[in-house]
Amino acid sequence: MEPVAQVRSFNRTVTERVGALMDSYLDLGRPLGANRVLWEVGAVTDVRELRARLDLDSGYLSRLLRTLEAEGLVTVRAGADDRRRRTITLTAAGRAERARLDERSDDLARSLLEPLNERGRTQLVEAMRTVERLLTSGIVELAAEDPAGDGARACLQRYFAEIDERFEAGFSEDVALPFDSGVFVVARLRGEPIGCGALKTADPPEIKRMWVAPEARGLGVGRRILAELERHAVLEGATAIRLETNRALTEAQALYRSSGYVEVEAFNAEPYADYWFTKTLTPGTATNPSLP
Amino acid sequence: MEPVAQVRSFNRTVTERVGALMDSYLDLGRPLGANRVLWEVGAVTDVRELRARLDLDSGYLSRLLRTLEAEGLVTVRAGADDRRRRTITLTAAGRAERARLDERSDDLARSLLEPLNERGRTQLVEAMRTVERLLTSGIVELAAEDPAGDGARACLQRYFAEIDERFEAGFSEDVALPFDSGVFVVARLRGEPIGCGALKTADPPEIKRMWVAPEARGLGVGRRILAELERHAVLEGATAIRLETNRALTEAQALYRSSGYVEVEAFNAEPYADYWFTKTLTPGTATNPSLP
DNA sequence: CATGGTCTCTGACTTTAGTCAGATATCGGT
DNA sequence: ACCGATATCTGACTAAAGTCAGAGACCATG
Repeated sequence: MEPVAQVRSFNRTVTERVGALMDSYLDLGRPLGANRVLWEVGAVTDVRELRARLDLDSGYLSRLLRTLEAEGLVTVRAGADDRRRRTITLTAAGRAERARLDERSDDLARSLLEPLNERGRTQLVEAMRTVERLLTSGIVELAAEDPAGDGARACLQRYFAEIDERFEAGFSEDVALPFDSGVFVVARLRGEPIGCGALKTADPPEIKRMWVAPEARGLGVGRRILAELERHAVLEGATAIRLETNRALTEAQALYRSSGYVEVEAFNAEPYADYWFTKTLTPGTATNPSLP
Repeated sequence: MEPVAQVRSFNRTVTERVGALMDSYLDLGRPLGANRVLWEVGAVTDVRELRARLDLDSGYLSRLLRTLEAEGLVTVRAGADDRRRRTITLTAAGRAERARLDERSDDLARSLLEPLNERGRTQLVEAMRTVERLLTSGIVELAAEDPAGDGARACLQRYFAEIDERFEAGFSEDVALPFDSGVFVVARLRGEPIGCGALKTADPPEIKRMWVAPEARGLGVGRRILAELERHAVLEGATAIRLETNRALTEAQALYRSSGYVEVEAFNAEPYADYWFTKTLTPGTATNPSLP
């Protein structure tokens, strides 16, 4: 079957099959909107955040909360520090209801696996993983952002925390060579920053601060960030690009090697570096940084 | 990730991602119900059938049709032979609107493929095919039915037509050895018969009339029918099972060989047979006939 | 040609989902 | 204490989706 036709057929089959089951399993005599709210409460406790997450009208959400409150599933109180913001908590009954929802969701999943034999199940789960990964990676957006902005700061904080954990000797920003000026790229998934990378202005320019959030690994985000930074380097007229990395970051090394980087002698005194890489850039190759 | 959790995650991601896109792409200022009807009209022209297919209340569907009629997209007339049943036909404007819907559906599919590179696209389409196949095969239902019933007759008619086409010498039911008594299994997908197989009472019992509709091939239906017939044979106390097949049916031969059948000398005078197979049944192996 | 059953339609209704315009309470800063 | 901004709520509204009970036309059959 031709690709577009296959995708259409998939959309149709899956939304019908899964959609119909969702309706039957997740119907607990409550409107769907209320279920969605019940679902998110617990992870989110703030009305404002909930509204943003579910993209609901404030009046509508307010009414849904009133319904849940009337059923004794949640309590809504004014927030501790800002009394305009309201905090939602699940009551015991609410937690029980959420557990029921959870159970039904598991039942739904099992009902899809149940008619298959072992081999079919493995195949299905594997294929679902692939579809999910590729559909998700399709909505990751890269953009050059202010290195001091919210997105960049959020990424760097998590990045430094992670390498402090993973490097044998820990990590301190004060000791490392800085990223002072250049391009800072942030990858976002549904608005949330989930990865970053920097191109430090130098001759040749250097890749720095490459990081992808653990929950977003395997989506090809790292490769896209790298390609995007290389694209910037080419646009700036660079003919080569360099980077250094720590021995603990094996997955990063694999990425660099498979992206055409070759190991060279140390070209700087970065105390946290164990390996140094370089890659020759060909001016024509400022390609569209799309994924696998 | 654990299988059930992976399936849940898939359900969530896909219904959100595809569902949201469907809403935005397929919104042509018409309620969704009307779109669904517009979509099916063409394939189905009968109000009654449409109602069954979309599972709608007759009053509700009637009103939807009135809306589409008012927009000049369809005309509803009394049926030719039974004037209670009404026939729907698309007007020129209706066909144009359907084409637009079709175009949007293609756009949606393309928007999923577009952010990916060649390798990602191939992977996604392949994984979608697998998911679709396995989800669909999960709802194929096998049941022993009356060999003279609707389902059996529908299958046999298509089966005989197909082999008449494929056999070098054509096929005539009068010439072939009959299936006179035994078990007749029909496979159905959403109620539609899509395959069959028979276990002819004999010593040892014989497999006959194995067929899967072209549109349902690749779902493992043939293998399930075969397993189901073997299960019946074992239940009846048989220790072996036999079958014959024509040289034109290469996919059937592959199925039999991979299911443990071995070729033997001709054991009957079936004029359409080129190969004869047998399989030894072990009494304990009346297994659950689940898939890949 | 009467009769029971089938098919579609209409009218009256409900629930769900959502929008929009204020009203009200609270915050941070001056 | 006052001002503008922010967060939530209430009331009034609309559209979509769906349900249910007949009404009316039509069919097959005795």
